[in-house]
Amino acid sequence: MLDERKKKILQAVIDEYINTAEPVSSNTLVEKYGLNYSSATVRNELAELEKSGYLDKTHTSSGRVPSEKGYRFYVDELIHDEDISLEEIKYIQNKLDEKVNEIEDLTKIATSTLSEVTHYTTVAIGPKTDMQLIEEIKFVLLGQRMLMVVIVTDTGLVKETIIKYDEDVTQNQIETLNNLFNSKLKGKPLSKIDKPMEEYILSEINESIEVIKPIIEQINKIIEQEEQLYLEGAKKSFDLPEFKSMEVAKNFVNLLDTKDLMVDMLNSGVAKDINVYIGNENDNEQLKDFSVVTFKHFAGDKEVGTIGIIGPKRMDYSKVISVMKYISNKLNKDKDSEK
Amino acid sequence: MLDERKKKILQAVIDEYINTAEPVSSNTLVEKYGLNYSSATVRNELAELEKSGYLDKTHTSSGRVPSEKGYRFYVDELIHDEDISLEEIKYIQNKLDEKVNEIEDLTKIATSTLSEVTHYTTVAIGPKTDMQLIEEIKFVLLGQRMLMVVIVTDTGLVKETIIKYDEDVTQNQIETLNNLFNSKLKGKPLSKIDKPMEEYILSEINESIEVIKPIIEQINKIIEQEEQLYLEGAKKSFDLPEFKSMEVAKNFVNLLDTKDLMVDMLNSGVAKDINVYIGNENDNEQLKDFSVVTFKHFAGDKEVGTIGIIGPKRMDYSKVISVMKYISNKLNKDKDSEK
DNA sequence: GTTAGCAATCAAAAGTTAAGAGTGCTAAAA
DNA sequence: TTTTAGCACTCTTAACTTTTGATTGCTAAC
Repeated sequence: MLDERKKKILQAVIDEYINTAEPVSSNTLVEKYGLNYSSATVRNELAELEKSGYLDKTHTSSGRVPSEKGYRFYVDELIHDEDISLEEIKYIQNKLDEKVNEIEDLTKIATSTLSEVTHYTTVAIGPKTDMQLIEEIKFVLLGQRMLMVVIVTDTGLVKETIIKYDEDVTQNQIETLNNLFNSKLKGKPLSKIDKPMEEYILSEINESIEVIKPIIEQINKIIEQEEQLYLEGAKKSFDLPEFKSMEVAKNFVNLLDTKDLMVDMLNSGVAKDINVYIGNENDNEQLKDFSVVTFKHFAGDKEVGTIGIIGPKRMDYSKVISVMKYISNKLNKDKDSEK
Repeated sequence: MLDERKKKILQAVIDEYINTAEPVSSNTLVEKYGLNYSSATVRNELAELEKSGYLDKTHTSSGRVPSEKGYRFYVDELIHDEDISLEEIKYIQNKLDEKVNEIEDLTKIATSTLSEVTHYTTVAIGPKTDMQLIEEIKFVLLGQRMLMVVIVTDTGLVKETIIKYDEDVTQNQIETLNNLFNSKLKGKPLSKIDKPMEEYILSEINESIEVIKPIIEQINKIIEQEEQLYLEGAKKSFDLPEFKSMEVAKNFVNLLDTKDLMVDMLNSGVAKDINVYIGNENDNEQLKDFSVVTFKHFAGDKEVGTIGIIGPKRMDYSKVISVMKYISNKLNKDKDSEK
């Protein structure tokens, strides 16, 4: 294990590198971080830290740069918790206390707040719809030929869609639909509206196929479309020094644009934790030059969203994790106390 | 005015520059564009075109580059219409023929199709809500404490929102709300739900303020939130040679992120036309290095959306305008025939 | 165990040169 | 009068060289 002095030096190197994005020299460490040793001594220590794999060099005579092992150690052992100011807390509180009628809006607000406070790019997805139970399906007639279907789930998620018909729809038909769908689907998971169920409903009912078919189609569309991705603060990343190469910038934009990748990334986290993936720790090859930090938020014991930060490996983990912890707690606590 | 030969040469220069993004030399013109003159003759013509302001040079001994005046002349006089292939037509038809229940989805589809076919970045906004007339307001009870408000306008726009209460809402109250809001607001423009109207409604009704207040708040939110901006194909622009400088790329990202600017840009167009703004022709200073092409689409005689392309001044105007014309016609025709 | 001192290394900036693409102009040809 | 060959001149770009300065690793002394 690393002795205290090595830890202190490692921490200083990483802190400095996170700040400046420049390789850190022994001199800088002595001057800026008040180490009571000469640069030569520090150099010896740096050489050993490099040998044990916590640091790297960009070339023989350059300063030191943290390795992924270094970042990992930093995140696990060295991080200064509670790196969040009073103003930031106030700001977050203010944002999250806004009256919100739909959970999805809460996820959205949390996502943008997180980006604003950390200055990194954030992504989020809503709850996985297929896990949720149908609490109510409601059919509403709008005008003569427009039907709105509203589905409410047990977590309070509300999804709606509209269907237009070429012929008038009667109030009677609406009643029939309400009864049929509710009696068959209430309490079932959203994913239940699958092929067998579809056929069953079609066989069960007297209404003409032309009325029912588009309804089931649209409902399926809602369920499939589940993975709505929220993205916030993408442009902030362009100001980071690692993005001065067009190469990296383009790569990043492509990443964000690859929905599947983002969704996988968000889904890979463990439920009750803040998950940190540094560079190659990410499942996906394409994320090897980035770090990702994610968490899931809950309503009671149901997941209602996953929010993540994607940024350079040289991320301000301390701030990111502190802010995330705070937001995470606040989201979960508020939800709990509402019950 | 320009004689035929000058026109031909100007067109060749611009075509070539649009293709290559490199200054065009007299030699290239002779070789690639089958002009029956020597490069020296062409050089003389180029010099005159430059003197009249249609062309520029990047330095004394460089090839020629179109000026904004050159592009303008090109767009007004030289463009080869119908620059759209059969496959593209098929592709567009296919996309636009998808069954769509909401106008906004149509705008979305048209926006992404436009971006796919032209390979430029497209932006769009939906209809201006305040112009639209309220056809119906419907209140729907979801569960015991959740109220959904649905507003349908004369153009078929459907907006809905959800309000949660701390106490149960009765079916009776729903009826009252339905009656009140419909009798007061049906046929009125959406923007009518303003302060005086709000007070009037509050005074008119026996229901407690706690029930009505949030409803009006939410409805106002819907109306204000009107300007939902759709953005498609932003990353495509990053492959253009003019974006190899991080400077320009960052600038572009910032532009796209400035919603007001985008909205103004889209709104500035003339209703029934395809509008082309080249560089400094744009109202906004920040767009001076870009060209913008927009059009509005209609349902009957009501605007239901504005779609625009934003790209380099060296834009393939010919293709862009052809594709836009096609999509525009198709959107408007389809809507008309539906009636 | 610590540190001063110094050669060695290497990136980045500045400077130099050479190559080549393109123009404008002149004078001859059509 | 119009067109064109020819050529000097201009200026960018790429390649190569030099200089500068930051930083290290190592040695020997403290």
